[in-house]
Amino acid sequence: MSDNVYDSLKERGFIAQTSDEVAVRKMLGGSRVTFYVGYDSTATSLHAGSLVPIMAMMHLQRAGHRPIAIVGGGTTMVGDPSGKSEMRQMLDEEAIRANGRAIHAQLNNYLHFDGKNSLAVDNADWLLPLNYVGFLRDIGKHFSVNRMLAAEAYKQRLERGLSFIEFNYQLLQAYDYLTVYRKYGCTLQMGGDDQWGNILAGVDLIRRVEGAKVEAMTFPLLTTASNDKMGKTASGALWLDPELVNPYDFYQYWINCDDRDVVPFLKLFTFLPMEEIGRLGALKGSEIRQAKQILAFEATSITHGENAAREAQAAASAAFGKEPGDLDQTLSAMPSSVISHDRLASGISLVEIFMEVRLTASRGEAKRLIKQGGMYINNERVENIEQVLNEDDLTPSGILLRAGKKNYHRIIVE
RNA sequence: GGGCAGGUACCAAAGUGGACAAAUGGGGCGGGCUGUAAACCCGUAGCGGUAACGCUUCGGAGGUUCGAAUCCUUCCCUGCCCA
Repeated sequence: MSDNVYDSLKERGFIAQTSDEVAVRKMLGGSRVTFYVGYDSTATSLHAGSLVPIMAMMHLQRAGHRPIAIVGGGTTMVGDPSGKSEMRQMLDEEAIRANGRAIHAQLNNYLHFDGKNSLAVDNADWLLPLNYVGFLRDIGKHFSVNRMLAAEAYKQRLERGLSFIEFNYQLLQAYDYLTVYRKYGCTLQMGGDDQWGNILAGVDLIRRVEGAKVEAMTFPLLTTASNDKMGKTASGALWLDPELVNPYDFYQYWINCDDRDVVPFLKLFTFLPMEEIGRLGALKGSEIRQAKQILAFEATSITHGENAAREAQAAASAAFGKEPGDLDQTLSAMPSSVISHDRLASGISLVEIFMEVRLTASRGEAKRLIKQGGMYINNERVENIEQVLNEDDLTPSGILLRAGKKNYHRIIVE
């Protein structure tokens, strides 16, 4: 067993491509390396897709290297066409800035920026003030359009259309690398594999401008065993912000993963030692559920903290386990709504309440749910479309609504 | 700027005056089987209504017509070819 983080990252499946494997490995096995990963400010929260780079940064940080997270306040103004089928909607500057702040705060939970051993910077600081003609002369001249057009990342876009603004994205990202190289001595950029071209552009730029050799590393773009993009939930992306995806649902995402994804996920999204992962990976049949529970607990714990993870686990086992324990205690993590006692006493139509708590999107959907036998109150199937929720349904732990096999919502009556 | 082809529901893609709330596939959702898995089977499909039925959809705005996703005008957007 080697104690080089590079080996560990490789073993865990973090590495798709490197600019120079021998050099990168040597570098990471030596003294402190300053490295960076860029994050787009396209939304108010990061999602599961960003978890791979975050975990990789944490591994490197634990190994004594210095992370820089670049929040893309500048690059997001332009929009990266790499691997995308069409141009993303342009965001205004204010939204980008707000997103950047939110993402910065979120990353801080994992990386604990102190401005010294762990840095967060916004590329708006150096990108927005750029002078167009000066930039073209100093930086633009180093880029070959012929080469850019040949790049895999643009292939799809050359068929479907690529605007000039997006075509510039690569130059900006390359310039980011140059900037953090100059300012902080950053010598390694990492990112998703779709970033390979952009990252290499930076490596080249630094070589041409500074005559220095810096490195690049990419992470595989994850798809699940069933070939979906990783991190998709019923209601959209698996956001890391607990306001957007509460810890219970976050936990459920991991529990519900495909059997075949358990080991890769354990390697990428937990810090469990490889021996432990090997043991969990050897489980068969229904025992795999244990591995999923551990995966879900560990992953939830890293993002939302151990307490939230424990609560989510308790709520899940109360809802799905054989012997429900003290419901009141264990259900506390489950998504819930409060209604008044008076309102309950006068009766609430099921269609209405299911819609209200967003277990269904419309009244029609709620009716269909009943007709198809997918609506449950306190785990009893609803048979009659006219059934009404009233005091008879109230249990000591409230009222448990359920849509389909596993979408729960708890009503608390006050 | 010129020529051509297009813009249909979550996505892809039919439809080109009434039978269109709109085929088909994927995805979604529900049920069954199971292990809160996969695969498979069955069902479902805008919104409101138990239903009959009503209301709002086919890039935007106008118009023709008893009647338009389908025809006309205009605007916006995209691709290809030419400049």
